[in-house]
Amino acid sequence: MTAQARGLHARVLDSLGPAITAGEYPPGSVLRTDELAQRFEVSRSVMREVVRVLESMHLVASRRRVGVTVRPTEEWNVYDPQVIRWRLAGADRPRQLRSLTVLRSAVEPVAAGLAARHATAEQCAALTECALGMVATSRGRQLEGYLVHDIAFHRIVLDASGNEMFARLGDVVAEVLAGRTHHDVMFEDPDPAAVTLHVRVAEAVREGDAARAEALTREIAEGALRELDILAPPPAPTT
Amino acid sequence: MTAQARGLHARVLDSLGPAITAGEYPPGSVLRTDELAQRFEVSRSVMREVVRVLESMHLVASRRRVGVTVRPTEEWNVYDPQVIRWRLAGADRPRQLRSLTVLRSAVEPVAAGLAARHATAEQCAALTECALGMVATSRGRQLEGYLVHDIAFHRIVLDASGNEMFARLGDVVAEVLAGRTHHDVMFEDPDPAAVTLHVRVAEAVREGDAARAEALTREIAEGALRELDILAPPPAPTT
DNA sequence: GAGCTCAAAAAGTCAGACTTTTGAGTCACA
DNA sequence: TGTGACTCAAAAGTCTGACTTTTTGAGCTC
Repeated sequence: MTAQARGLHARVLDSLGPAITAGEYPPGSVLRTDELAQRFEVSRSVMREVVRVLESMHLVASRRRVGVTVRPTEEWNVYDPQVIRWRLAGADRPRQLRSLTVLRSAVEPVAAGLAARHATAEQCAALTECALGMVATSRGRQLEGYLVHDIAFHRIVLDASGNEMFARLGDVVAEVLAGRTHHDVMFEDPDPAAVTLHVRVAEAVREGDAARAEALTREIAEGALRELDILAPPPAPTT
Repeated sequence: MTAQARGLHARVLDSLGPAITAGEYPPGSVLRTDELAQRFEVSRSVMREVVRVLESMHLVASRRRVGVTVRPTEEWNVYDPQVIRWRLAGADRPRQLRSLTVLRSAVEPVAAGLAARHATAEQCAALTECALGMVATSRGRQLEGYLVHDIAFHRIVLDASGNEMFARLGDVVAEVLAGRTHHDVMFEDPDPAAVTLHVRVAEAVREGDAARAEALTREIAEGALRELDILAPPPAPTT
């Protein structure tokens, strides 16, 4: 489904990027532009542009006489949507999902609180509609329909918060939710408690009750974390 | 101070990037690669690489026969450290600082809670040291020294949380804190209450008291937001 | 063994030719 | 008058080859 003929640049990038984030070229590895150009059968111009983009993502560093070095993971621009997608498609997907879910658990409650203060009438209406849509699709294995409403719901909350940084996390949340539905265990209908919580968040936002919207969203987030703990156990305790 | 001779690519990027984020070329504007190459007196190869990087930041979109179009603000990769820096250097710096501070207020408390659970002995020690450093420099106009410890403190908390996404916000927090000290009103010594809170957070983390670490950090964040409300009033209320 | 020189390696830059896509104008036909 | 097909040119995309610059490491001297 991912477009096949978007130009050489994009194709090479979509091949090399995931390879790097997947650890196929571990940090410290040295690549050479010319060699890569040969391997991918493109001209040096194209390969140079690819390397420049990877460099801007802090995945690699390019130095004269040395080559293109893969940077340590801690330096990657892990907020780059492209990097997020590459990593979610790769092997350490579970760890990635956990990081992102924890991030959600921090951000979304605060965003919901702000949304309660700032949401427009249209946003409140859309939110309620999403919540109802979730209720309607919460039984009978209508997972795809549920997912659509779930994503829309969280996106609206983030948008309505009025904070640009929150709003831009909409795509990330969408990826996480979609990932949960599609890849991880999801043979049963969504947790009824979660559905109810969404309805109540929509209510709280509509009524402008920031504290309640925040608290309820925190419950949703905690539920998501618990769910994750069951599916993919957290990293081994240090003790 | 920002390196002067890093190659043409970086120089052009650092000239064109800020121009775009500053709104000098408003969204919808159309640029042409060749024209830009002429204007900046570089070859098309260099300009193409620059455009590719801007494209990867979602600042522009490049289409055949049309040219390079500046994208609407909502689509920019506002988490890209480079974009953050460009915008903080520009005119809408105040709005930017507010967005980032709100983000901090959501993320840091949760990070502190996790840090209380996961911090190593070394991290606890370093945290305490930073807190003491803050106390020591909190009086007598030692703003620069205070800033160093403040940045280090928050960075350690984010790192110690064990969450990669949180850890990568260290640079953002550093920018925000530095910005506050350097550009905004800061003729007086730091708020003693804030200093005390930092010391207590270090304590809570050391003792593994997640709830307290989170609550105290929330107080710090609220203080920062209040401070911002005084310096730069929030956007006009919709009512 | 410390310091110096130098050559090679790899990225960086440039210039020019060619290809591909696509928006817009044009013209014939209904 | 409107509509559809056709043409053309503009701009990005791609390739190639030559040249420049920086950097490192090997070899040499003292």
